[in-house]
Amino acid sequence: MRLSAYFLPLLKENPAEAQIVSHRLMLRAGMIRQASAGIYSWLPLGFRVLKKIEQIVREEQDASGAQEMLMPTIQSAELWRESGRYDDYGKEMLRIRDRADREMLYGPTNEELITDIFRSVVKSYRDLPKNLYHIQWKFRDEVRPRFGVMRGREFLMKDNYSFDIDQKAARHSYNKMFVAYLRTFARMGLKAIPMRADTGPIGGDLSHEFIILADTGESAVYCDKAWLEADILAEAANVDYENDLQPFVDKWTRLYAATDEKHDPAAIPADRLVTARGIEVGHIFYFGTKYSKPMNAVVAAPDGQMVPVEMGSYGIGVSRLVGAIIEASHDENGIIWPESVAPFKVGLVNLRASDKKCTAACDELYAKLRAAQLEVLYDDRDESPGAKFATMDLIGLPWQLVVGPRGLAAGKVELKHRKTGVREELTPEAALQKLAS
RNA sequence: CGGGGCGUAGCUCAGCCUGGUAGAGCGCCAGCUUUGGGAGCUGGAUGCCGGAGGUUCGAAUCCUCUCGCCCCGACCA
Repeated sequence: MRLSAYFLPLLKENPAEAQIVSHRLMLRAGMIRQASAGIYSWLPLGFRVLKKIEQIVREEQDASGAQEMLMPTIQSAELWRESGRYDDYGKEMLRIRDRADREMLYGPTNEELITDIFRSVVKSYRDLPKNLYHIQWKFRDEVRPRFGVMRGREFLMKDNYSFDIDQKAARHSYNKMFVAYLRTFARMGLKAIPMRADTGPIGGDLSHEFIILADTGESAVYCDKAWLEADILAEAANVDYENDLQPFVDKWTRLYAATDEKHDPAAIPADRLVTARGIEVGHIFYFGTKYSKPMNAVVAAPDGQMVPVEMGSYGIGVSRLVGAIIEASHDENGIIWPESVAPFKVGLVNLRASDKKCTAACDELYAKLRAAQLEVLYDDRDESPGAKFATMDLIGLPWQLVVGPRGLAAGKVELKHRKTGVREELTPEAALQKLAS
């Protein structure tokens, strides 16, 4: 993509309404635009990142055996009356009436709808287990939206729902998601620490929040310092979902980690304790028959008895992750995208667009990068070098390929790594090879 | 939902107290000069001063109402 043609409204100054760094950077980098409080349009650059994150989530869900579907954003109030949540949800639920004066709502989550679909189709334990997910926009009419996409009213969420015949099987479904979540976040360059969460009236130990550490996180968290060195991805990547996952889950829940509400100073020696701030990016939850009972989602067990299915639900805040990743990865000059979610892999910088030789060299590199299937944003604008460097640092592409008359005279281009700041003088061919590897 | 604050050019903001008919910097457009970390000069365009009502000869400025947005708290993927 040529930057001269790209819709990328950059801001040099910080918009007054943005308080935290991810919000400021997303606005300045032209990723989003606020439509109203807590509701955002995603501009091309931001949308690319959103899609990258969504795709990683999708791949890991699929790998775990979950199946993707899509449920509507608008739901009927009827189902919510059945579960009893229509009144419980209160003003956070956006309620709408259609032309026939039917009560509708913009879904804040989908337990009722998925349970309705499930119960109307699945009648036997032979059809279990099932795990269904979708990635869909949700709406929760927060009293106080803030922090940009981190705490919006409209947000994109992956949510899935597992159905099992008994608690043992449900625990296996839960464990699968536990593993899938570790893998998902690790692939985004994040260290998401599973922290035991409130399970509500059901009790037990089957609820975890996945928290990433970031200085600007909204809540205080406490964990064993061993978490900081733990290489989760290396271990999670090799997990076979068909095996018993309990030993793996036990291992990654043994190390101390707790949110503010759950923190017990007596549970961990002071010299092992790390105090930090965290952002919740995922939540997994086993809730048994909370919905299947009132909504009569029952299946025939092997003994012929009709039993309510055991359910769990699992959420990942996809749009929130865009902000969360920036919170965890930025510097004073801008965003530093992990390669897996970067909107483009490389920014090609033409330092002097008015120079024919320089532009010819850039055009050639651009063609070769594209031929190599590398995602490239080509800054072909007639701007000063300083402005171009500042733009590249702001939007945070992992690699900057800088081409100027001075270097070209020596047959060299410069390859800068955004994260480390390391710059290398290379021949154009060597730079291409390095980027392609 | 309680408490506080802010709405003036695309962005950041001054002007409001003390009423006299709209400003700066950045950005944008044109031209010239520049060019390895947000370049310089010259010229130019841009505003229902959030909206409605009121006071006044006259309102961005004073009063009332209203809408929107932000912050703190309680609540949350």
